[in-house]
Amino acid sequence: MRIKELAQQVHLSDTAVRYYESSGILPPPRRLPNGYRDYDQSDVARLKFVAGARSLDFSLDDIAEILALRDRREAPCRTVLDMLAQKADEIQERIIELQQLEKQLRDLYELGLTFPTDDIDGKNCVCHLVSERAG
Amino acid sequence: MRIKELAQQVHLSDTAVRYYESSGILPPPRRLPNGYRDYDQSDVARLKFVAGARSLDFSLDDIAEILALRDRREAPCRTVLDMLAQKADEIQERIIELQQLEKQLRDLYELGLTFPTDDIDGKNCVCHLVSERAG
DNA sequence: TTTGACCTTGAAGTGGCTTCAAGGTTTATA
DNA sequence: TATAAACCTTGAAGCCACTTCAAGGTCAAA
Repeated sequence: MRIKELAQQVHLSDTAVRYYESSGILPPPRRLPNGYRDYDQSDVARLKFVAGARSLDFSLDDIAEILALRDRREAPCRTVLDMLAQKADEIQERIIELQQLEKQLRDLYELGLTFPTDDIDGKNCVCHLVSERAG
Repeated sequence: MRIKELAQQVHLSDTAVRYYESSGILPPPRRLPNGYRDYDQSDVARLKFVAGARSLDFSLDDIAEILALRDRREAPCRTVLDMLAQKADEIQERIIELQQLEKQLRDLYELGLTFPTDDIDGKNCVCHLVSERAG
């Protein structure tokens, strides 16, 4: 199959597939006589793993590491399992950060509501509250 | 004052300050006879606002828009207030996305624990679960 | 005098792509 | 048969907010 059909099977763009090839995640495929890329089912399987891992927010470096294990005929399952747990922890921390940020924004908004809105950077302007955050 | 002192007052790197100048957020400052940048209190105030807004996750484009209002002697307070609310909403949505992602990762981890870890990409490997996400 | 801390500029790197430019190929339609 | 539409190719540049690197110049203290 050609690149667009491959890409559609995993809901990616064809440019993304070419990008994965250029960055070494996918091996260079066979070519048709006219020079077009020609993929088979093993390419679909590999790309499905890449797409699944990307949708779980794994970096291409992480994914390359896992695929390298597989290419060396070593089972990457334990590694993948560990990465899932670690990524979940990272995301949990990120959520906490964002929750704090959201609260700061809402608090600032509430406080800003009590201030005039026609003050060009006086002490009673929400802009001043923003500036104050920088110490 | 020179660039490092300015940067330290708002807890930024001096390279970030130069970057803000090159991207038009900060005006080119006076220079000392030796060519070093020379800043004053109005530069501190402007950069404090930039740093405060960045710490609230506003883009440099957003900040440039606000500063442009101020430079035209229009009060940006109402605009800033609206942006605070909109940014809080965006972050709220992002939190929800990340919470869903974290749950998917934890669920996948739990399911993967019940599978063997020495299977090179068979149907009972956590890698296969990852692949399946891509349809 | 030499070390070290500071300053300058321009270019390249980061991640994961997308978009653009400038073509070549194939298929469907008029 | 002409031509348009849909596909394919490559390489380079753009996105964001910086950081890092390279290759220097300046200045104060020891």
